[in-house]
Amino acid sequence: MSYRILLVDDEPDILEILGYNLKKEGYEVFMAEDGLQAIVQAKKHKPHLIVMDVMMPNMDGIEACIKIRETPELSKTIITFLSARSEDYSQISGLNAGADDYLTKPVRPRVLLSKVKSLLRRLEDISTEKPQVFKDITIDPNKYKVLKGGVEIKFAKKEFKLLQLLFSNIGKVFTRDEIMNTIWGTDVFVGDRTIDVHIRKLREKLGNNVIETIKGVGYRLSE
Amino acid sequence: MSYRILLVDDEPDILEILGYNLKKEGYEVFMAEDGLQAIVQAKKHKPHLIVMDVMMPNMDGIEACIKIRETPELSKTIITFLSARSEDYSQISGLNAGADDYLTKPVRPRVLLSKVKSLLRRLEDISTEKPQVFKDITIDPNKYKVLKGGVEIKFAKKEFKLLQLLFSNIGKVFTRDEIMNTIWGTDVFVGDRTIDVHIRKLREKLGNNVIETIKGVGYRLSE
DNA sequence: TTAATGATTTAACACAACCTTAACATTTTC
DNA sequence: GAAAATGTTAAGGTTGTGTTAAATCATTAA
Repeated sequence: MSYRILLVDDEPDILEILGYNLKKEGYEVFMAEDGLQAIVQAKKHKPHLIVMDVMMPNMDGIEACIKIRETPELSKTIITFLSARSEDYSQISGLNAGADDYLTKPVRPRVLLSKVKSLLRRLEDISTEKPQVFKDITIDPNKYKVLKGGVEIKFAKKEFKLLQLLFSNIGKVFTRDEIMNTIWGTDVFVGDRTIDVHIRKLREKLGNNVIETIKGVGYRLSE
Repeated sequence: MSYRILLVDDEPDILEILGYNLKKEGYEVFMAEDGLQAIVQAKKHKPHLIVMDVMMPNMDGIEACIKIRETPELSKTIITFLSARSEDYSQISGLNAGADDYLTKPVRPRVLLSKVKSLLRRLEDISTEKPQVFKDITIDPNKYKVLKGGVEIKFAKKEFKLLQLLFSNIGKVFTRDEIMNTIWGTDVFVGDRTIDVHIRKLREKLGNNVIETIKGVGYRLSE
């Protein structure tokens, strides 16, 4: 599979030049001309890497970056800013906004390529949350994917998180409190039955012999 | 409970960027700008993890690390160094000083986060209760699991607690009072036969040669 | 924007496991 | 052999979980 890269800049010339070079290297390239488009494209294509200008009409790069960072499914996306050499300010606030790196304009295609390469290598290192296997079930946190007997089963966000928690320590009993704190956080109040309902959903999809109830204690993957 | 992290670096910008990212992930972050401050902050907040630059004014990271390691109450604290890429020397001597890991500067927030996560996971593993073994019986508090001859036997909550108590000190006689206080607490009143009934359940499941009655005193695991 | 779809939470009730008790039996101690 | 301590059994009562449907909330598409 090739990596997906989203280029964001308000100058079509730059998009074209950089895009051409990235495509030539085998990357899948998407483009956007402002922050708003960037967000739409990001959600649509789930790029591994976003290279984004800071100064843009409609919505600047910083703001777009913050919005993107708020999207859970894009949390692993690497964001790199392009900024004019002198705008040191933007570098700092860009990093504050959750960017991983920045490049100074004007960008040499050759420089961009080597940067892109090293950033994507980093992604490989980080996405080291290895797929977990239990019985005939495989859960891959990176791809947000669950296979049972080789067949993909779809899970909603909360369901997936819950499943991920149970898989994070196979066999361990997770108390309702632990589950609560992990999935909902400490300052959210949801009723007691909510957890059961989610457990039920998981059982519905995975079968009844996977998640075991320990009454008065919690739940675990049953070996 | 969230983890506490102490960041130590003499560059406020770095503190700010890394601190921001760690806080965003839900960690409690403290900061210090040199080794002396680091020691003060460490003693004050008992962080789970310290991320510390090597080169600093007043007292460098190596020395601070040694001092911290000498403090008994901080013995479990994980210490990670930050060092410029080329300073191989400091990496070696840092690890000699009792550091657990190191990162090379410049540090990408994303890299730090994944590192922090994996280091703290190490902490969790240490703190988990280890399975106890007696005769052909294994009890694993974490998984809430009891094996006899390799076969799992299920226990209800109170039963499990009682068994856990007996296993907590194999061979020791536990008086009815001790059992009462441990399983039911001091402000709950249950009849005298209740304990017997629970002991009976355990014997039913584990066989009669495991739990011994010392009449007038209590119960124990019999060798 | 609104509509429509899907995800999440709530509420009400059903159900089963668990715990405790009480009554009586058995064993141990003196 | 009587008293004291513990063992046994089965019957409620209690509690925690399962289930369902409907209500709310969030997201996507139109």
